[in-house]
Amino acid sequence: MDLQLYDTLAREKRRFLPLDARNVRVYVCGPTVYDDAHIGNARPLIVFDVLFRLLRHRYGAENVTYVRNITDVDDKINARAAERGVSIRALTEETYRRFHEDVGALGCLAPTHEPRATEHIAPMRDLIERLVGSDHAYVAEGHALFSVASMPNYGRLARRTLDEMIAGARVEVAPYKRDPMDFVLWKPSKPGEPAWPSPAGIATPGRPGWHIECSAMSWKHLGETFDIHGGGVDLVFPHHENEIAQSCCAFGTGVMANYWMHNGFLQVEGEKMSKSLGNFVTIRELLTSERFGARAWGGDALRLAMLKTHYRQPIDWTVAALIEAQSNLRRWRRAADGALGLERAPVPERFISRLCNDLNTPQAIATLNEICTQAEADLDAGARVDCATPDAMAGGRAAAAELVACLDFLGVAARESPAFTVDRAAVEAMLAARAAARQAKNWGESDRIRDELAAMGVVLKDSKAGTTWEISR
RNA sequence: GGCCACGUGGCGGAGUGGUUACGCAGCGGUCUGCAAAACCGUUUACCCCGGUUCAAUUCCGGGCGUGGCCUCCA
Repeated sequence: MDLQLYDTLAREKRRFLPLDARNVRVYVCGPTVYDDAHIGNARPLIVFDVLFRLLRHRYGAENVTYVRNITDVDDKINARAAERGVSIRALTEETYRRFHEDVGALGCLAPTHEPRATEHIAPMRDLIERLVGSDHAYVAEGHALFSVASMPNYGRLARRTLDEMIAGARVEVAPYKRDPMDFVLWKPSKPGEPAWPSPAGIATPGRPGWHIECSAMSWKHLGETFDIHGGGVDLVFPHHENEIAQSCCAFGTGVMANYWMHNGFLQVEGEKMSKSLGNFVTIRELLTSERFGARAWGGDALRLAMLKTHYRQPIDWTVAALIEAQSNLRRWRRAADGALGLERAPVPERFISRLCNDLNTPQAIATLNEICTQAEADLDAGARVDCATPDAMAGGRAAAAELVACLDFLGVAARESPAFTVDRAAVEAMLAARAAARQAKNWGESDRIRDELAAMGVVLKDSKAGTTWEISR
């Protein structure tokens, strides 16, 4: 079974072949740590986490290197720190800590490396020296600028020629630029701004431009050329286009990454997410506040809601979608209980093959549903007193074990982590009281107890085998 | 203005040149003191207009609509 991935550069699905199957290398653009990550930021985190899991499954966990950087030097960081009256370091450390909590709650595995921009200033300078030395860049008024005219292929990723870009350009052209599209590799720092000794003979201290950090960090951790580079579709231009320009020209290679993957954009309730519309929502707010849909959501529900849409499609982030994801989880977990006590089952190949088709998570989830239906039907048949069949029960349990394997693979826990606890003994006591009332056909008392439990968030399920309960929330 | 995506049943969302996606909701049934849950069954679709084709939701052209990028925003 081939792994097919859509490559933005080729504009088509291509069979994935790693440069080195013992070291498959992936780079994904991580957060700029000036504020909490919003739900739009969560999409690439989750999507590429699934890719990471799939690659580990195919090539072995120890043979995949996943790098997701932390950008901790940026003008937005400087501005925010000044605004809050805290040091830049304090701001980036605190934001990073919170980011880690958020991404963990979303069920994402830790990347192999999480390099920081400020710890890679030396390789950035090195790259800039090489670019200036080979006339792909020049120095002007304390800046180092990349010369787009020096690269014939510039614009290939975005499928845009320089002429087209300039035609529709709204860029403000700094007077020291040779070409309007030239972009900054290094810029001078004003007093109070983070500053490092400058490269390329520039006398004044300075700081890196936006794009150079990713070229430097991918180089240091993955090499001059690697397998997959990912990020949001809005990064195609200019960020990734410029990364390609910097890396390819600095190293004299024609390829920075063999496959370029981009996730689609996210809207909230049909509208662009923006602070002015008041629909801007962070991962943390979804997890802990009642801002969205008047309740807090589990990380699993957020993750599932994201994966129910193919990663390249636009996604509309709605309360209705979260409620539906929550129902799906409940159903799956109920069926997954049928696998209790069984050994781990391998992940079904038909499930994996869906993911191998360019990470088609909606199809994989459809397969998961089919497995769930089978488990439910067999377990139900096996449990019926009148037509109990050991074969059906065993089949149902095996299907439930497959279901658990699929859920594990997607990073969705097969059992709910107790968000809040109830007094189990009290619940059991009330259950016994209700059973006695029912025995005596005292329906009023029986229903009263059921309502009281419901108010506690405990839902009863009567069946021939007796009454079970679960936490609804 | 330039470039690029997307438009599927009540809703979400895959996919395909002729054959069931899947889920949620709804409806009918089994079960139940009632209800819930569970299980079984089941209705509704491919934005508009042309073209190619024996056949198009699927390919091509145009239109309309929504969104993205061109503004250091995933």
